[in-house]
Amino acid sequence: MIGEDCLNPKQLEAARHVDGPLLILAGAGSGKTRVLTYRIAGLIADHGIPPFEILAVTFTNKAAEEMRLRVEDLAGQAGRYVTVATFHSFCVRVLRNEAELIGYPRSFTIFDESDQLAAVNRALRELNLSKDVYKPSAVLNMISDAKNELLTPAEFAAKDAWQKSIGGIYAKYQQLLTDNGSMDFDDLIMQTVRLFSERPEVLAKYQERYRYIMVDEYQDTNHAQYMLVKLLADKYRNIAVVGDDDQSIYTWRGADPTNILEFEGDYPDAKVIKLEQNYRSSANILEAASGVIANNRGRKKKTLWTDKDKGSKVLLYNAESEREEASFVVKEIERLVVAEGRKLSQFAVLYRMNSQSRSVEEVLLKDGIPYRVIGGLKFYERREVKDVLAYLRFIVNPHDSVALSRILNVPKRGIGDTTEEKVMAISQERGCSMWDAARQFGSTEKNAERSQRLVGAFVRMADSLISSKGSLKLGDMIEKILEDTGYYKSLKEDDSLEAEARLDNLRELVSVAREYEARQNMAAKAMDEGIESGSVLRDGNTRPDPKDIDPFLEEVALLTDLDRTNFAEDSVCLMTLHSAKGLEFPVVFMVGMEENVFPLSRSLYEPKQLEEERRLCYVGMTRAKEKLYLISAAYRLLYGTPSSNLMSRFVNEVPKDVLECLNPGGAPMWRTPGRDYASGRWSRPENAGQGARQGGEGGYSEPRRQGYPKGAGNSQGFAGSNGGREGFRAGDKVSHPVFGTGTVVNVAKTAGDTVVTVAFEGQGVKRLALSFAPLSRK
DNA sequence: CGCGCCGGCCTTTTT
DNA sequence: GGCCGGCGCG
Ligand SMILES: Nc1ncnc2c1ncn2[C@@H]1O[C@H](COP(=O)(O)OP(=O)(O)OP(=O)(O)O)[C@@H](O)[C@H]1O
Repeated sequence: MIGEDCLNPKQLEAARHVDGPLLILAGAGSGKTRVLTYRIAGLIADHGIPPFEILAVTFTNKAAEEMRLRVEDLAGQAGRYVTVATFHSFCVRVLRNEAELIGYPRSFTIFDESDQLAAVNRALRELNLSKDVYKPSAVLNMISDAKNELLTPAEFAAKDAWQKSIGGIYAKYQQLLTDNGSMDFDDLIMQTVRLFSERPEVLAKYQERYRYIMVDEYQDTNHAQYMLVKLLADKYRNIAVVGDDDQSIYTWRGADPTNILEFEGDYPDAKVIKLEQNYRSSANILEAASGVIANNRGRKKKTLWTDKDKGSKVLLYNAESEREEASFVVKEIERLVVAEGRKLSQFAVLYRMNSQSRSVEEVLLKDGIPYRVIGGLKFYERREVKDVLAYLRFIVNPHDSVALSRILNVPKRGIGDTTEEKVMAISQERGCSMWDAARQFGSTEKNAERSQRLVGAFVRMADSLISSKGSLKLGDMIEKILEDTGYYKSLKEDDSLEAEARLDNLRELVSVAREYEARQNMAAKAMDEGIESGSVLRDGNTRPDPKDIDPFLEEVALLTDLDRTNFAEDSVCLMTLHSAKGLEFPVVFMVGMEENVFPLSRSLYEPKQLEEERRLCYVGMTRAKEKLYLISAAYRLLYGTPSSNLMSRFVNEVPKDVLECLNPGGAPMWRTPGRDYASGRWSRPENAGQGARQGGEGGYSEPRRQGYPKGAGNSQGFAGSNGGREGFRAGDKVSHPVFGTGTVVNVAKTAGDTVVTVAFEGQGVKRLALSFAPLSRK
């Protein structure tokens, strides 16, 4: 039997469960994903279930790929025929076959965030609404929330007055998308649910096809995804979900952990299995993480134990600045490589925000250590790359008006806003696409001669691009675009450093296209030999061709940085805590362990959000197998302004006996005695005593570095507390004649002043300019 | 009518 | 540190 020697009795019990609903609710590192993998293999090898009847949904494409490979290892070739996908890639697969039934072309395009923003902006313009009142990104979030809740514009508008106006934008936005033959990310799920709800015969087909359904990371599913699973599993009820409510870190995008908590309510006959042994982390790390998460209220308490050694304690380092924080991390990596013979791929640096990668990157670069940054400004989001992708999309579907309006004047060809507006007006008047409107532009009177000429030239150029579709391999097509549109020329004429970087990126894009051609060729060959391609995204119906453009665009839309990362490469990994979910590393550095950074300032006063931050901390800590470092900086640039913050409350929640401070008294914040967080208590008696050294400027163990602001000693609040108006620091109790008493949460120096952020009791958080505000220390 | 420059504004996490 | 809007010039 599969798994007998590799699973503990509980895990085995779960893996051997065949028919009926199954819930595995268990803590980090307890082998949930492993059980799912073994279960799939067992269903195939031990129970003779046809692999193509199995659907496994994972959180990332990378996880899907890994799971499929593991299943192949365990169950052999048959493993290839299991469908392992993310919700999004699974839905794309379904919709590529069925979209026409719900009024979309099967070749619908997938909007990314910038396309979405463009569409919202256009909707606002057409409705004559102001961007200042309706902030496009906020509107987009609300539309996304609505879609995750499966609410149509009409349903959404039915709520209240404010929603009514947003509902109008949502309706317009949706109209633009459908007219364009496009879906956004949320549509992929919502439209699939709609398809299954409106077309019972289609649903039945997929229910028959996928009789065994498994969902990993179920705590982070949203309502739409929940409904999708519910519909698919409704007939055979062979639904297995695994997850951990303590690792729910995506509620901000609609994920709802009650999906997992109420699974037993949905399926009263569900078999429920709890896994309690952690196989990943050393005992000290596990105890530290458990100590932190224990501070959340209303969670399902879980036991988690390990038979591993205690290992090293969780190591805390208090840097003075962001720069020193980065130097410490890199020095420590270098030290461990030598002292313990570790490889670079064993290290991960985790942070709350993508912007935090910069400082670490700079030092890694300086020391010549190979590294990879996952996430952040992605290659495919760079302007020049997006421009080329828009050309490709336009070539695939000239009636994609969002793509057209992006490329109409790129590179600059004298077709400005006014002319674009005119083209758009024609398309609205005649109810045609912008491409049709552009073609007719010449025959429309009243247009200036100049713009007629320019639009005419564009149309001819675009026509020639379209006509070479199908005869050029993707890489050649991109080269042609860059030549014919004058994109290359315009960049080569500009000899700035930036243009040089753009050219590099475009060359990179061409080589990515060449790799794609090679993959298409291989997949075609495999298909001829009757072998499933094994790719997460392929539908297995059409013969892949290096000249195809759509599959490339789909890859770009659905694959994230993480999915493209080759973890076998020997380099240090830098990523956000969110991206690290589900991964594991022997050595983990968590940087930016400060209030206002982690937990992030905007979640400090919102208990729900604060708990999500804490779960994120739990996720981060439990990624570490052997060594975990928590690092903070007493001073850093935050959103461009210098700030000094208190030590993260999460550090103080780590049980003291498993925490070791590497530089006791190393940075001022550590020695802040008796200060409390807005919500309450913290005191570290063993450190309070060191406060004695804090008053004097000379107390620093190291001389100030360049990155340090002049005069920081006073204005930043590092100097002694003499009760004066200068030197407020985070944590200070202050009073204000109007707002009453409060606690300083942040001190930031701006151009000519110091801005103090204070949480006033019962008054909320205020930002005050120190030079004006009559603040006094309490 | 188009384009480039400057100054002010906001700044989370991602399939 | 990046994006958008306003303004002035060609
Ligand atoms: N029975 C076992 N014997 C040996 N190793 C195991 C066993 N079960 C799990 N592991 C190992 O423990 C680690 C964590 O497993 P897995 O990723 O499946 O846990 P998880 O519960 O999905 O974790 P998380 O929720 O934190 O992402 C993996 O390295 C896995 O190989």
